[in-house]
Amino acid sequence: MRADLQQLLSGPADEVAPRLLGAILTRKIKNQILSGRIVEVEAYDQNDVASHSYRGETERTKVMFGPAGHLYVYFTYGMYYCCNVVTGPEGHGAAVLIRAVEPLEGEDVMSANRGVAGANITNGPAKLCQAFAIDRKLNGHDLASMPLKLELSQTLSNEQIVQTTRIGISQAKDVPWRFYLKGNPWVSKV
DNA sequence: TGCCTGATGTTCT
DNA sequence: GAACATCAGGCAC
Repeated sequence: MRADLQQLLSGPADEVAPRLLGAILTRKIKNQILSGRIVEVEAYDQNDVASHSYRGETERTKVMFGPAGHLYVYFTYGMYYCCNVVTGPEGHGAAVLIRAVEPLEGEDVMSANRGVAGANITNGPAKLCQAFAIDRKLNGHDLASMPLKLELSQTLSNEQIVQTTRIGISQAKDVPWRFYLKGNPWVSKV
């Protein structure tokens, strides 16, 4: 239900984040379909020092200030991409970082994209971008349409969701805006 | 099993 | 010129 998703995404990032858990991400590459279920996310907002949007809109972060439901892809540490779902009203810089997904379809293709045998393939923000072949070209993409689509699935109960502080950041470490599915093996780190 | 480090380049100060 | 929302491999215990 696209309208429901749009309505959900227009809310604040810290409210949207837990409700994106369980949503399905579908990627189309040539004739291949890849899909996965979101199991771990983090929220970032412009009033949050750890967010890229904290210092205002720049060439890099302008997507975060755009309409909700688009993809914000950033390049980090010289070699990795990470992807976010833009949330909140237009003009407000907020997004939800997708940190881990559980592969549903095309796991063999994801593994090939990652080029690492044996390791977990989608249990980290840069890993899932590699697995889904997401790069700068998809920055600003509308997630309501292919080649990358986001769809809500079932509603989860609060007991299935764990809320903690975010990881991998150097500022605002005490803000509890990381959410993941309890007991899911694809979560990056518990 | 767990800590430490190198790879690598974009962005902002 | 430094920081960085990361990852994988190496080495020590």
